Amino acid sequence: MLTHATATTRCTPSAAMAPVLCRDLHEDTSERILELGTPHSLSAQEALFWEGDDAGDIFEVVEGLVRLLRLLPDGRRALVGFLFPGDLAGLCLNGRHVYTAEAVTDCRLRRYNRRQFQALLEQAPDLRQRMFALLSDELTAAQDQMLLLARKTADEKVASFLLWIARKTRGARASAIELRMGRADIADFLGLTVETVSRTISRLKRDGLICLTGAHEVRLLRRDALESLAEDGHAVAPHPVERRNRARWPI
Amino acid sequence: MLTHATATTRCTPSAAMAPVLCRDLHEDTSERILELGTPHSLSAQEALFWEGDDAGDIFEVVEGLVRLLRLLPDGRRALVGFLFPGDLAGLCLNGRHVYTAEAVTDCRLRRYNRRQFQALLEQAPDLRQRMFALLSDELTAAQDQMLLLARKTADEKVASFLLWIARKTRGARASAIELRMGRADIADFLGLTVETVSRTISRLKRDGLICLTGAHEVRLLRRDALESLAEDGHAVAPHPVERRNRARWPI
DNA sequence: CGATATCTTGATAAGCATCAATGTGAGTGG
DNA sequence: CCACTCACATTGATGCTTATCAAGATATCG
Repeated sequence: MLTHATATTRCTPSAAMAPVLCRDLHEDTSERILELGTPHSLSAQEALFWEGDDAGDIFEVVEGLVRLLRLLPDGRRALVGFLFPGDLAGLCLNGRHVYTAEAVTDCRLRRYNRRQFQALLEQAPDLRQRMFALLSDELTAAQDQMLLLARKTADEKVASFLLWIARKTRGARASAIELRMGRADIADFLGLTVETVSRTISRLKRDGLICLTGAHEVRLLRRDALESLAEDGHAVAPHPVERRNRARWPI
Repeated sequence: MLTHATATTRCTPSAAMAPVLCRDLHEDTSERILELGTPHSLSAQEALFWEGDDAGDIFEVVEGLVRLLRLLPDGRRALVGFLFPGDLAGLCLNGRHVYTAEAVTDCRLRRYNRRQFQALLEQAPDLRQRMFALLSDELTAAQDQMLLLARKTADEKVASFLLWIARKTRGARASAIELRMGRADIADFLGLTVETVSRTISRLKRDGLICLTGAHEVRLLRRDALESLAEDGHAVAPHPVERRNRARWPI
């Protein structure tokens, strides 16, 4: 992944250790990013920042897993995202963090000063494009999640989640995944309760779609069945024809 | 940050007729946006583009209401957003539209050529900042919606929706709103069925929180009660203290 | 003013939440 | 090294919220 070395890639040899953020950027841009970033670490369950805080620095996850969450006043919780290595936290531009970021596992991060980062953004068109693309991808992911939360059943939610984790952490074709988050995080991410997540996983196991080796290691035995449950068109062909038919006014 | 009408605002008097997109931008930037845009109109229920289409032009809603929706293969539908005047559609940067855009009512739009728009984006730092802020706001809205879909009850969803519409279309303190979309759109936006939306509105009416003058005109009689139902902290004080207490590891 | 879509209301059922125990694994200290 | 403990995961029994199916009321448009 880190090593899609194409002709256009101009990272230095030492870039193997560089933040993923630099990947495929011009050499001078990535050098300046390197200068800007400082290491930061976070132990499991620790918070990086809280919803409502003044937006401070920007963080890149280097290793570990971070959860982004929002709360209702009475304590109900929703995870609005997970950050894997290479993802950024704290990009908000309106002055205040809109979600809380907490470490799920012990994490290594890189910290960037917001002002410096934004200055660099003004000067580096390639970084700018990268950031636009990143925000755009996040928005797409958010919409996927809205569709899931609004319209999928518990089975479909869990199947989608397992496939999503596989895609994010291993390749698209991986069949063994590690769930670094607990059932409560999965539940709050999918809009379910812990019990329903557990029951659903058990059912998928009973039906032979997956098997568990420990509560946090899942083997995807029947991808086809999981994908037809998830049925969000991510793994399947990108819905081709009969598009004109989808118009709503019925005739 | 960039939206407070300060001394730096340099819109021409004629800017009153200019697309909202130009608001508060430098004179030359807004002039160039004006040159770029061409009028476009759409009648109710017509589609602007479909999910999966190659991304073509970018549209700004001038008047009317547009819905953004995603579908599951079996036809289940989720609205991932509404576009009000001033909002943009089709900003995706990955080459393909990720949602379908349809006119709810008759609409007037402005159409921008994507290539030209992106070129202008490279040249106009103020427009660039505006676009970053816009994407950032959309992401925040998406997260609000995820919290709503994942964790709110039907009552809370509908109350949140009514207040949101009031905020978007009138001022924050307005007490009469017009619902230009049908119950089906509201249902698909809130992850409910038409029947549940209807019943919930009826209940709010019976309880004296709102009253209806026609199915599409709502009067908010008891904002306080609606807000405490919605309880997302949008209308209330921006959750101040006791933030350190929200840390999870229980000691 | 009639035809048709949309909205409302009612009866019933399903899916998921809730409450309550039991099982399991990781970390701790004897 | 093993028992102990605590958090976490699983399973079970039950009930509530919301979906579904089915009429009926109202609005909208030609």
